[in-house]
Amino acid sequence: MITLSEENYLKAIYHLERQIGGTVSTNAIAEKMDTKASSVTDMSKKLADKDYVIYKKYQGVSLTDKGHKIAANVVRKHRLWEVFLVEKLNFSWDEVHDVAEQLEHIKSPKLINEIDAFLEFPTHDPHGDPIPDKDGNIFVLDKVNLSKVAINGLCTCVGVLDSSAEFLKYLDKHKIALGTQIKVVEKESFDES
Amino acid sequence: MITLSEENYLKAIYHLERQIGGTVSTNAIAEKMDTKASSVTDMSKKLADKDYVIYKKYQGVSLTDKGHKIAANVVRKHRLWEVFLVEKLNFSWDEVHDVAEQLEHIKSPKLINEIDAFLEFPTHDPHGDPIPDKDGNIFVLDKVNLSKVAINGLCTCVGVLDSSAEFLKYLDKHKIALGTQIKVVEKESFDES
DNA sequence: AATAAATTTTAGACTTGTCTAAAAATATAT
DNA sequence: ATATATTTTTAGACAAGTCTAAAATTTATT
Repeated sequence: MITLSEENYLKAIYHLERQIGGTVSTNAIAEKMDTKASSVTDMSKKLADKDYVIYKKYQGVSLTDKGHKIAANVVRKHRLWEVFLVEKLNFSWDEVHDVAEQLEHIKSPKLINEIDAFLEFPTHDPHGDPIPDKDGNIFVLDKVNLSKVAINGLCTCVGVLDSSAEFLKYLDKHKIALGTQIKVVEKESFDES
Repeated sequence: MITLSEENYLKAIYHLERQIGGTVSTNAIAEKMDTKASSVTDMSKKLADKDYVIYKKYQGVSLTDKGHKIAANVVRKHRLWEVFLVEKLNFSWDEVHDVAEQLEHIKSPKLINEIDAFLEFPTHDPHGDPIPDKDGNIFVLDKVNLSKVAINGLCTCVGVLDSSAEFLKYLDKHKIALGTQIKVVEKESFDES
């Protein structure tokens, strides 16, 4: 049986692997999880013992198929719960994260399958992130960062890179939601915003 | 912040207090929680330190107002989730317990309030047990054990004393659900069943 | 290529929650 | 009322997960 802590490490490694695109360093995990490198080393050994990751001393970790599947399933649950909270329970997109962090660890295949059906099999969460299917596969949309869109360019918001409550509230204030049409009229040259 | 384990102890003490109607012994808790008496003693001290129970050496524990409120809130969440699973997600009444055991520990006042509203403020769970309100108060129905009903007596099933999956499936097999009209035609003299 | 800087691991300690075995207190029975 | 049985507590140990501080390894710099 997998522990809560193990699931959280696998999830962090999963996200870092997609972000970095290779093996993940001890420090990167420590920073993401707000913990110490020594704790990460201990856990890396444990995850390797259970065959969830490949761990080479001083070289970091990468997920095995087994570990990838578990991590993707946690992410799947997280994102399905987020949809549920927004669609059915009047949560706003900046309120869902902390609760979904808890709900993603509930163990019940029937529960998450029923939630999936209840929501009519959504493909993306309220921040535009894709929901992995039961096998852990995700269908990725072609997306372009807003700062790469030309002046006077038209586009549609399909997701956010930063889903912190602060940034999401900022978007709300400027009436930007998923599906909103955006025209780039000006760019700040110092940071391309 | 309260731990998962502390919540489970408070819940067990809560149930035992209503069942026994007084202070609860160390052994009673140990048996209910399937643990050892020594573990219960350790936890009793911890709960007393946090002012959730009154603990007197060799005399058992009883909930303080603070502890009662927390326990009742866990029970409230458990029962609301059970209603949700049965009403909205096609769970049967013998499938809900293990999942609700997990969901009852999710910490989010908004979540449980929204679930309550989504379900239109139910007063009883799928086994007929009353759902405590936000202050931990419950409205108890007058109920009579079926074995106390006279031969040829008519009654309506409003709850079950045993909510194990085995017993609930047995009731299903005999087409007994909440609201079912029952007429007592015969009693087994050896156990009044 | 040697040294400095950064990263990673090890060693030992601490907390939470559990256990076993033995001691202490309470309850029961003769 | 004293001996016996039961319950409860204490003492010491263990596993999981974390931490600090020091040692080992890798990476970067000159």
